[in-house]
Amino acid sequence: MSFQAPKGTFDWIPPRSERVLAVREALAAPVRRAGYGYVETPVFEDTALFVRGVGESTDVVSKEMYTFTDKGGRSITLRPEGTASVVRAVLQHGLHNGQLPVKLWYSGSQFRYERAQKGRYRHFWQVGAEAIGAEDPALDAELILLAADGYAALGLTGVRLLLNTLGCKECRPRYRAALQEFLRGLDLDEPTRARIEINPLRVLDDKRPEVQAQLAGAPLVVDHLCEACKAYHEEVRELLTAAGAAFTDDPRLVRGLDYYTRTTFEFVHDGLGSQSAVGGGGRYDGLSEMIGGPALPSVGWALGVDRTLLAMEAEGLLAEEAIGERVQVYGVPLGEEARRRMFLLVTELRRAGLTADMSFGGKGLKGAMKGAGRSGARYALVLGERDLAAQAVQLKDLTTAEQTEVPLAEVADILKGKFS
RNA sequence: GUGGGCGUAGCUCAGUUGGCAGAGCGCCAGGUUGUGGUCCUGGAUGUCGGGGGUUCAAGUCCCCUCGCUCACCCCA
Repeated sequence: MSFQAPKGTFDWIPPRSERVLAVREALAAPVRRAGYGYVETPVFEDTALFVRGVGESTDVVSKEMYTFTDKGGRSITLRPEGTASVVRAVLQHGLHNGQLPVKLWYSGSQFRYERAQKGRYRHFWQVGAEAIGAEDPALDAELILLAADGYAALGLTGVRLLLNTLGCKECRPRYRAALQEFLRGLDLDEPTRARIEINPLRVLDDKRPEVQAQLAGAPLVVDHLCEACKAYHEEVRELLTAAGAAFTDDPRLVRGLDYYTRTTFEFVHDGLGSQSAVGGGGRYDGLSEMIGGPALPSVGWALGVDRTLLAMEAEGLLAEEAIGERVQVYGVPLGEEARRRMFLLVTELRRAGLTADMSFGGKGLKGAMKGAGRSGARYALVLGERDLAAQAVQLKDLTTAEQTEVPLAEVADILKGKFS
């Protein structure tokens, strides 16, 4: 083979690819029911949008972006996440000038230049939802519940919800300073020491045991929250509890993107190898201003489509994917004349609303019948010279092997009757 | 960017102290010239990831290289 998919990317092929469609639909259904409108933005944007929106200090921006210069000399970046684009679209089209919040959802590809491993690829898919322009704990709770409903609809039972708050521009700086002071006293490697100065919160997220051991006594955000943030977070927690959503408070939960404030959450699953997050999000009250817009306190999430599929696989929810009905009816023509007639018949069936396929490539009867079996079709239509002469076709039930002759003119109606 | 593991048929993988390139599944054909799934018989398909070296002889040993994969890092 001379070509293969670029490093860190992969193809969805049947029958698994069908599950991808189903997962996207299931994850999007709850937000659609909640009145979120669909938005589609370009797969690439002005590089500066991500640098300013996502944050220069993040790994995503500093080393994981697919950036290139286009023929017009513009710096372009394949989107590493969806939120910045959606907020940009809202600002560009003035959607925030109407009633707030603006509720939008999206589904599409994201790109990050990372070293691939299980559950982490350079090209991946997310379904996302954003509620833009309102500061209301009920909105945070709504989104969290909608995501949880999506996972539940897929039959997932092992998804856990982790919840935290990062404070706001009032209380975060004080916490940040306290954390930095603590971290500077630890024995850490050079990249981590640098991170203390740039984005100290993310040091809490380090998974290395030797680092975690030293973090035992680290100051936590919850102990430094201002009154407003404390009340806000408490309200989110109460709403979730009232709605029956189970969650775990995780004071160490930190997001990798700079724009997060207050509520942050992550949906985690144990079946993804060393990755754990199947979805995550939070409040981003300052993002709009960072990219030149007015103050638009907002909240949103992104759920990983391929990671969700891995989680389903880990729970054995993909087991029965081997067998599947591709079509309902399969045509088996014998000879050139019958092939032409069958082509018309199959077309007629499809226009009548049935799903139908036929044998191509001039196979013999045996090969064509094999094709019928593999298609998962309930019925095979066998058409040969004798049938053409009689203006009839053999209708075979592939589950019982029963075969009856029916007039060509009536096949469509008869089959429609059988499937209604 | 840093480590570990693995590269042999479409897929999953055997391949002994270096000695003719293999199996199962799948695919194709026949058994059955108008009937699939089961069964029987037969068939096709390989730069043994690539390059170099050692050797009478390399899938096997040595060096280099590329790819995949898992993990660190980071994140959905």
